[in-house]
Amino acid sequence: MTLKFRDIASRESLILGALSSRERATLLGMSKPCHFHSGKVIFSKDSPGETMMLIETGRVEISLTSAAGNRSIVAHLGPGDSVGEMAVLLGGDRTADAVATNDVTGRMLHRTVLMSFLTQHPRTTLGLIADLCRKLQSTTEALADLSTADGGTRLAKVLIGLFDRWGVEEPDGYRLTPPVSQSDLGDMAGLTRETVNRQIRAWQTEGMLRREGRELILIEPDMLAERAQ
Amino acid sequence: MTLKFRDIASRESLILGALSSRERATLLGMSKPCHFHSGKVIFSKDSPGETMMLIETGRVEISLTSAAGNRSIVAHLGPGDSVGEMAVLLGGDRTADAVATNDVTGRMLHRTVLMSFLTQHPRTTLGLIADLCRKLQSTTEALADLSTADGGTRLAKVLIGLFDRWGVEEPDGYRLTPPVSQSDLGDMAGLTRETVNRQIRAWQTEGMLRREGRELILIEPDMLAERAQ
DNA sequence: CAAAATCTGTGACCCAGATCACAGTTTTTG
DNA sequence: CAAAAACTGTGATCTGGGTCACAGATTTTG
Repeated sequence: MTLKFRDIASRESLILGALSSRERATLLGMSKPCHFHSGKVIFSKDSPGETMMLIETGRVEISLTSAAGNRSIVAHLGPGDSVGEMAVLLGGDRTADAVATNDVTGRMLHRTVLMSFLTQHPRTTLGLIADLCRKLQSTTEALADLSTADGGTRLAKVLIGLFDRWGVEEPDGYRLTPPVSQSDLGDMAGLTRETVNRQIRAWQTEGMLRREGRELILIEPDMLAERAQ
Repeated sequence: MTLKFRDIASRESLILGALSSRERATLLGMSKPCHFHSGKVIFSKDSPGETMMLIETGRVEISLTSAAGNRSIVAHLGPGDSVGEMAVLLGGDRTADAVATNDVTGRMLHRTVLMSFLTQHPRTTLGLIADLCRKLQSTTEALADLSTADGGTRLAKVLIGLFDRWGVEEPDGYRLTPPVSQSDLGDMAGLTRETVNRQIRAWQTEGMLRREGRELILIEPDMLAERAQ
């Protein structure tokens, strides 16, 4: 959590970041509790969406699947992040698929509630706009990068994001838990499972990271940051 | 302009799209005229930015250059589009480079003016948020695509965007004018100039498009849309 | 209007990473 | 707890597109 590349990775939560803790409490008071079992689809792309969720526990995977059936994982969200705010802010359909990879609990917020809250808090709204801009910029930069960077670099960037968000400090490094499968890593970095496998074992023999069962332990964060440029 | 893939391509202008014509007039009244000669740098990344420009005539190229010196063209903006709104909305530095590829005239708007306008028009602000979300979504989708789609598909998408925005209807097709060099096309699609060249001539012999000097004339829009999936 | 700069055209070669094809391991589940 | 399902490991091959290296064509500019 206190990984030094905190500043490199971009924040995922748009809504909550712009709120003061008082405002947050107000909003939460207008929400309803909800939960999803592991593996459940929270919503799928193009379905109508009137609500967003604030995650309290668990993990949610956001993904897009191309017409050709190629899946791409856009984000792994967790406690403190919000899911589905896009469709709510847009007033349209869901723009991606969301699946609970763990058991998830959170608070559900209805579109009308959020929108009236925003119209009453112009200052907060400007903060939200700034967050959206930041996110848009980092995505645009990623897009520019992606065409340039090679696979290893892309995978390194993905790992930085994951460790930054999910890494648990331990005596000998940072543990990524629960584990992320190599094919999921591939879907995040735009690589095949096989390539991910080879790259990770290469890094393992270089001593950058270690594995315990399916979990990765990052031993040399600096080396990883270096590898991502 | 009335190309059928209008709906595929995403709009570039964030600010103006959300305004009613009355509001637009109000904002324009608070702006100052400005102009840039062809080739002039309008602003460059990481410089402080307090103003944005509404383009009236001419063309502005927005680009990012990676540390490795790899340029990527993010957008070609023209009349009706706005330049530099990101830094203004963020209250921070410029997030990309902007260069006038033609002589450009427009109206300059100061940060303070825009911000106070927005706080006074919450409804418009929500529209702006929706626009930002749409843009964010299309960028995210492009990012997901990039790893999947092959070069030809990516170039096809770039061409769709260009013809949609700049194509001029003619008896035998749509003309892209002024011309865009093959290396620029490469910088937009994440390909080398050579690959762009080969792909374009392949399409030419297929009869999808034709060239006159450096200008492209799109003969079969459907074929191009098809090629982009 | 000639020289310089910037584009386009094309072949030869190379390589990162995809695909394919199995084998072994770990986890899930009935 | 055994069978099924889901991961990981690894070699053999294939290939899209990058890199290099020129040659010719157009545009710009002094």
